[in-house]
Amino acid sequence: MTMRESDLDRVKALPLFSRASPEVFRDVTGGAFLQRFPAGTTLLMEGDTVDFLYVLLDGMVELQGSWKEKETTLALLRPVSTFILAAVVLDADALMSARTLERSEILMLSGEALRRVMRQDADFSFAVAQELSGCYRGLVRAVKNQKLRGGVERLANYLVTQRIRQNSVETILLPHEKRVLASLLGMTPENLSRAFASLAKYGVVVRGGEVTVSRPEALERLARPSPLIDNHMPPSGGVIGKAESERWSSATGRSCGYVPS
Amino acid sequence: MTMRESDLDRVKALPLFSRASPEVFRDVTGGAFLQRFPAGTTLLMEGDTVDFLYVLLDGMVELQGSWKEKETTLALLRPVSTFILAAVVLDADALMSARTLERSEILMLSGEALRRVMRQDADFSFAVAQELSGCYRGLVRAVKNQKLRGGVERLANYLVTQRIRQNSVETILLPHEKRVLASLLGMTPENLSRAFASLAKYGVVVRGGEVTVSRPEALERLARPSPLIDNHMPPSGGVIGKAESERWSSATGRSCGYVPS
DNA sequence: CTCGAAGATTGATCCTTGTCAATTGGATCG
DNA sequence: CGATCCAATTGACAAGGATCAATCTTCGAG
Repeated sequence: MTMRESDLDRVKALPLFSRASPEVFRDVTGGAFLQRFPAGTTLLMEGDTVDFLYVLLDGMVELQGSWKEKETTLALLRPVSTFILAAVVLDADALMSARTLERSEILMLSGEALRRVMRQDADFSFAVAQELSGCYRGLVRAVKNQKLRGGVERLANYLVTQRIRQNSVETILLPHEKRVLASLLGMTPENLSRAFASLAKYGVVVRGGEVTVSRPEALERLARPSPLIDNHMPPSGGVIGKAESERWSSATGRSCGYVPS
Repeated sequence: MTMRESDLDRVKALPLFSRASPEVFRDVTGGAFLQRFPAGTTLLMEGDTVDFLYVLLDGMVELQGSWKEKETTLALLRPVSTFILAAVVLDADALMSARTLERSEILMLSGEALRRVMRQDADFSFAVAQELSGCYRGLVRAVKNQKLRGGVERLANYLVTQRIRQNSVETILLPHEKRVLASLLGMTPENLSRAFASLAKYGVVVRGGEVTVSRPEALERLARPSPLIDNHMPPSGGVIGKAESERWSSATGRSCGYVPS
């Protein structure tokens, strides 16, 4: 319930707030809750009215949609990320459910306060518009990924992206259960297994959550990644300054929307 | 090149501008082009830098994405709609191509001017954020539609939506070529034909661009439409006031994003 | 009016993906 | 240590969707 200083700093570092004035930041975060949830908690159901903007500070959250007993994963979020911003801006019902995949720490900001500040502060409103633009573009990528590529190609591109984000190490770690990954990639767990098996001839070896990519060039030749679909975010600890890296991330849909992480 | 008064009025009626002050409207539309394009003109290619916010005043525009010689339709726009707003806000490259399907009249607003006004006017910035939120939600619906439903179900839901938008008449008119519809629904033209054929037993009869739905209940029982996926926009000439109808449309992703129309 | 081009449909076939069932593997807990 | 639970894998089969080729329809140009 009480918030650490370091938590506030991390929130302030979000693209959404990094350029906000102290007053704006105070007005938006005033009266916020910090809450801890165990793994598997449903934070929000599809169709619920949304009163808060959520900020994931620690843990992991899955956004999912459902229809006729079927479910699909729309995004996997890790800290620090905001979610359901669009519903908050419109004061509308949620189109996705949100549930924790691990024990998570989540900050909840009043949606009403956020909208009030937006109407008063053009810079903040602009930052929100930028964030939403990034989310929108993330989803455009997702639709293209889903409609233009087959299952194996989606997996191959996921691995290529993941490898770059993990500093191009030879053995990457899958950040989530394979069943969740399958749902994110739009396939069944059974087909994900088979897709992994079919990547063996491109130098991909799986053991548990560890995936070794022995011939990255071969994998990339199959994956054919495109900057117009795949968002190859650079490793965060690079040469690039914090401010620019944030601008970049805000400009490419990080921290919300559909970004397989 | 010169703009009619009626055109400006129609632009002003957009959710984006309907609450803007006269000064804001003047600043954003000052130095705008009105241009006419023949059918089949490519306005913008994926990856191009975007200098203008486009406003479709007459005709029809297709937004598409491509990968490895394959193309897919992401949205079909009819007047009055804006497009590529997100890229303009971020001053980023386009993620989709845009081409005219019919002879079209298009207004081009300076992206630089738009961003400048956004930073000065909180209300306008807020309106942009609302528009973007609507677009974002339209895409969330699109991803759910694509990942959770099969081809026949997507077609059935398209027909249900279309019937409502055309005032629930018995015989609806397809607003575009079937090949384009197939691409929008994420299938091949051949499979669209077969999908239509398989809807015969639910009272769907196709002749050319006319589709007769003789048993809407049967079709809906198959389609199982959901407000969390399908945006059943009410017919525009209804009892609802213009202002509210615009608020509604802005709140649901009309006029940009992925909205099969 | 006829011809020709392009879209639409149909059939045959192949490839991809989903489903069901059974088994393996790994982790936790008593 | 073994029992158990659940994720992951594997195989067999069915369903869905893509592709190729042939035919039919429509519509506009000459």
